[in-house]
Amino acid sequence: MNVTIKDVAKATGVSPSTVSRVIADNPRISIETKKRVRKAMKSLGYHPNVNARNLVGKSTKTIGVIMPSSADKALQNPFFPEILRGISSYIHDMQYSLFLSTGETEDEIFEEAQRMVYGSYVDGVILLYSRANDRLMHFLRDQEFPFVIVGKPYEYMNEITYVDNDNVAAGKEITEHLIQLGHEKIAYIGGSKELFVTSDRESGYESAMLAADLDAPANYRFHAEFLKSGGREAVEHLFSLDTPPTGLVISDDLISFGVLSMLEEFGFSVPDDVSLVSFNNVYLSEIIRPALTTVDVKIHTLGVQSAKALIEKTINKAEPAKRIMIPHTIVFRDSASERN
Amino acid sequence: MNVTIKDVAKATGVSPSTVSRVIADNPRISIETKKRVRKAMKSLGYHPNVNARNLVGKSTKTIGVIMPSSADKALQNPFFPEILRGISSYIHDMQYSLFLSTGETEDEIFEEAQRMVYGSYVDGVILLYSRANDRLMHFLRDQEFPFVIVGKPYEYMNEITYVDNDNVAAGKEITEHLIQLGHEKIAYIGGSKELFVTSDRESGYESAMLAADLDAPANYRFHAEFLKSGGREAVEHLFSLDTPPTGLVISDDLISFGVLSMLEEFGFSVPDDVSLVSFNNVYLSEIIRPALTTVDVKIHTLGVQSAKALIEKTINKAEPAKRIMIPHTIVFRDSASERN
DNA sequence: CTGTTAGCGCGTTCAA
DNA sequence: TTGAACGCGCTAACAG
Repeated sequence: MNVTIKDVAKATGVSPSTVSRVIADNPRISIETKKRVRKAMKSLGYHPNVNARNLVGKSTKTIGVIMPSSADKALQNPFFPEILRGISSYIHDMQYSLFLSTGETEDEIFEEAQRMVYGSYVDGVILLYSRANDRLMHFLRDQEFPFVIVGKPYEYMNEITYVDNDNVAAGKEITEHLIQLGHEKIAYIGGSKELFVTSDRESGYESAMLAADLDAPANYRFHAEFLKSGGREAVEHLFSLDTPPTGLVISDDLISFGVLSMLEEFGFSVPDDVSLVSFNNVYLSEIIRPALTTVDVKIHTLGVQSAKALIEKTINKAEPAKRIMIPHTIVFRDSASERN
Repeated sequence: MNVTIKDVAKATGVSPSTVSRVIADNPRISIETKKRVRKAMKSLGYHPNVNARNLVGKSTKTIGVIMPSSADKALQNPFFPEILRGISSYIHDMQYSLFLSTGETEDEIFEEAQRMVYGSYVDGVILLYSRANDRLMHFLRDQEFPFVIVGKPYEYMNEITYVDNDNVAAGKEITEHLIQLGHEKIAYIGGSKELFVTSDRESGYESAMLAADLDAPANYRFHAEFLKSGGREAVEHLFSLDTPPTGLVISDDLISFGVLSMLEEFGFSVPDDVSLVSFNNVYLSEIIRPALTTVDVKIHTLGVQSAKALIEKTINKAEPAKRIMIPHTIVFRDSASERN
């Protein structure tokens, strides 16, 4: 019922293999026949069957994207749609396709990834997270299956290709900004401690504080597990301290939204009473009031580069592991100002 | 290099076809051999090859999801990640996989969808948009390829399965809420006029106004093409009118964010000076201040149901076209209050 | 430059 | 209850 190379062959009076060669644009086929075959393909409405092609070939020309296990929570962070966009755009340019994980629990995702690998669904995989001691990562590594991590791997840093920002530097710079603005009491609010981003950014904060001879005590560090409630808890904790902070370094714009809203509820005004800076430069961070001063980690670029690195790797298995650092910038808006 | 049924067959001393039958759990295979085969599969680490399977069988057990053409813009709306989540969750339960469109322009997407269909990448397709006179929709229909639309189709309503809310009713109810609060000057801000959602919700607004004997003049209707700038323009327009509105019905939470931020810039306080209600109940709408009074369209359910309807259709091509309406609710928060 | 043959891994007859 | 043989649509030798 579907048009196959055989049909095209018959219609053109050539053999199927010739048609196949035309598809591959094999230089050893005369321009003449190429034209004829192509015409027939068009008029018959021929389209290659991927499954047949994948079966014989070694490439599926599709890559799998694995979302973090708490997909429900994660997808709510504009970071993911945005990085997906970046991946998509590169992948599309390269004529590749995109296979998305659908599982929610770690187990589900692991099984899915296994299928992707063993079932030859995809040529390679992008991990949109980096967890300590990740089963999936080990599996991929054991199988020597091409993969790329967005973020910093916990192990085997030298043999895994990953795409990341210099989060320590970024954390330092953004904290320094607050310091330059005259703030001395600066607290850090991070997401899950399990994540490298969180701790890297915190390290940056720490070293900036240290360098400026400022205190960064333990009760000035708060880790919010959940974006929404995290904002409330952080504010409750920090602003019931004897000396509450006047500046806040927050590891994720989304958490900032929560904090902002709590701050307002508590009657604090941003940036007049407290200044706030964060990370990611998500779409909404310029819409919200006050617009966020935040480090732009170039999410889209992160996506493009991870896709690029992965595809290179699937094409050339010998491609060495690389660490790809995406330079960040700071975008100054209205959430941070001179200390009063 | 990969374990195939042949290997399993050899290891068990049966024929490949027997192994195949075991995989399909064919009842005509003795429990004995089933056990043996399964054991061998496990110990050898057998995993079926999808491509081979798809090639022979008629089902790929994967469904394609087509994002709107302005994917860049669209993905920014939390609506999409959220509906993807819904689709994923159902699809995963059914052991299906998810193929995502990567194109950005209409042409790119059309070609991609064509490949999906002709190349037998997927069993069916979910369209995450509904545009008038959509080429892709016509194509799918001509090919009699299973597809489902999220939203209301412009044509062939009776032969296309779609999943939607009763947006007219929702628009009416939410407008009535504002009216009950004492508002009489109520404006409508919608997204692209091309979209049915926009006009349906506007119709609802209109009929509520009419029923209450209130005016809904043309200059009280504003259509914002782009989420961000749209907010600014809408506010500029509406609040430079001789009699500016005190109530706003906005067709999308994301637009509301923009409007909110402009309103603040203009010195209007919400809900004291102007009340605002909108649609979707996106994650952030309860985080932002003021928290939005908005109609919850059950995005996740929209996703689940569209996946469900599609899979049913791919399994049974004779499945009749259905219109699946997802009931909405209104969640009352802080963006609307009694008129002062 | 092109045709023939074989085989990718699997499901499905048809026999036994 | 099981095996043998065929074919899905395509690519990749090997001939010529």
